Amino acid sequence: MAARTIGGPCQAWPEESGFIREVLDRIGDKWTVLVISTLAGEPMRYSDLQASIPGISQRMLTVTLKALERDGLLSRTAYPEIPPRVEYELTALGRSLLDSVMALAAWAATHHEDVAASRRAHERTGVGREKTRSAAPDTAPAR
Amino acid sequence: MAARTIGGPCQAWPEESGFIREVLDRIGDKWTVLVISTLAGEPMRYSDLQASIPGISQRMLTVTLKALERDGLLSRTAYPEIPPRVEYELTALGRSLLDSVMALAAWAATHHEDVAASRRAHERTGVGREKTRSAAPDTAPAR
DNA sequence: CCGGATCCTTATCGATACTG
DNA sequence: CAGTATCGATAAGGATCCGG
Repeated sequence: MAARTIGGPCQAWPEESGFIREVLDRIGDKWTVLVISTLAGEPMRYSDLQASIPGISQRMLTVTLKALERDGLLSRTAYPEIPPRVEYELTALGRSLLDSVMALAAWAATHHEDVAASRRAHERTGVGREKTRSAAPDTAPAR
Repeated sequence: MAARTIGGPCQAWPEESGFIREVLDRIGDKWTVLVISTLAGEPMRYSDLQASIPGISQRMLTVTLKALERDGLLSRTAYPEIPPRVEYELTALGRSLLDSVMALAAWAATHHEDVAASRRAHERTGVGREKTRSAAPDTAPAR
């Protein structure tokens, strides 16, 4: 343990950390949150999903969908008609997750410019410098 | 609550989706959130960080720290002493992100049992069906 | 004590082809 | 229309050596 002489050794949460990793392993991939957010409004068919998510392949859509279904985040309903029709819909659990994910999205919407500014500052100063280097609020759009 | 818009034919939020991916690309990796949460309490030295995060390698710690510093989520302060001392500390931006991340952790803590239950149910009902694993006799790792 | 640079292993993703 | 199966490219992650 680190327990240095400063402040209180109230570091780490042995339990929460594990949960963070757990949920991040679920939604941390490239498509999961996109599928969930696309499905937020109303049930959708496989084809609609693929059309609504530019760039996703059948394989990735199928894999993501099955994983989400397995975890109870969405429900899959197949109608034995011709042509076959399958609809995917978020469950209550899935919607609750979406809610938390939206919090992250809100953070990004609020702070992404700060992040971009810091990144530009580091590019200019040569990254390796120590702190005490408060970069000017460069709002330049370029890049 | 999740995004309402229920009943509306219009799908998703074209903008939020992009922000979600943006933040997920930052923290979606294996170690970023662990570093952030470990650093939540007080500033820590490189060695302390490594000791507090079981399983992380020097390389991954260095890479993660530099990325976080570049994005302005933490500050790095080097003291020119002997032996050298370097301390890492979350910035206000980093703490605000941690707050959102904690929301996700809270979701996981609340619902991880539901997820586990769904997963077991699917194993029983045969959703996963047969793995068809034995179908490939020679699947040699030709690589 | 801090952490950069290199090499290697392995999970993940994308494209294509095929089936019900 | 709704998937499934296989292959190859890529890069994240891990181990280790080396320098400051």
